[in-house]
Amino acid sequence: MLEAYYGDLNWWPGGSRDEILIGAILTQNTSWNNVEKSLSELRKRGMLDIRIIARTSERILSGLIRSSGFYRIKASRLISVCRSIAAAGGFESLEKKTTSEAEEFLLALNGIGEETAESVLCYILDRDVFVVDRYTVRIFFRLGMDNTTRRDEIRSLVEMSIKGNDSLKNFHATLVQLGKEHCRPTPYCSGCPLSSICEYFQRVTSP
DNA sequence: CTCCAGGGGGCCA
DNA sequence: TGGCCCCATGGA
Repeated sequence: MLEAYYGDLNWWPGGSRDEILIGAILTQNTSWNNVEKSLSELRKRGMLDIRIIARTSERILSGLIRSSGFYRIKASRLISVCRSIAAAGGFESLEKKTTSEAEEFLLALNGIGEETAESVLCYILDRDVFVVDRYTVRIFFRLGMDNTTRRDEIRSLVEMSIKGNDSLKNFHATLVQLGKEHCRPTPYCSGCPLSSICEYFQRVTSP
């Protein structure tokens, strides 16, 4: 049982909601290790705050998040996203929206695509939303899923099968951990325990 | 040296 | 819609 093996992976531990949003944008196509360096720079300046980022210049911000890569475009998008969310009344306001309404709002922002929107819904607003990332798609395809399956189909499949925000968070964290350890893009790894995901998935999905 | 990371957007057919 | 290209640092 994967959950017993990996335990509670505690995704985005102890961070404020603002920090989760900033991290979610910085980690786009970027290793978390590089993101942490940027978060440290922002933290020691008291800038892990969307209302402060909203008032920061692109020049200053891009210098602080340099380690995350794509720093110019990310600085620009981060400021724009923080301004929009702050202007809309912050996460307190988003909390009052339905999940679909919140998602629609997020997707309209430049810098928030499907996965980042899902991360915000799941990890900031605690909605029952599954985050479909690169590892998830790679793992499901390697398990034999038809490789033309769209990401939103994968998402609804999981959401229909796994109920509850905590379970969805943990399943996502488990997939990422497995993907990092055993599911590199190019080589097929031997001794890969991916098949145990099937057992896990069937356990959770069985009525 | 090469490969790739917890994507997203613009452009084009 | 679907594919391609760009963004860029840092670790393995």
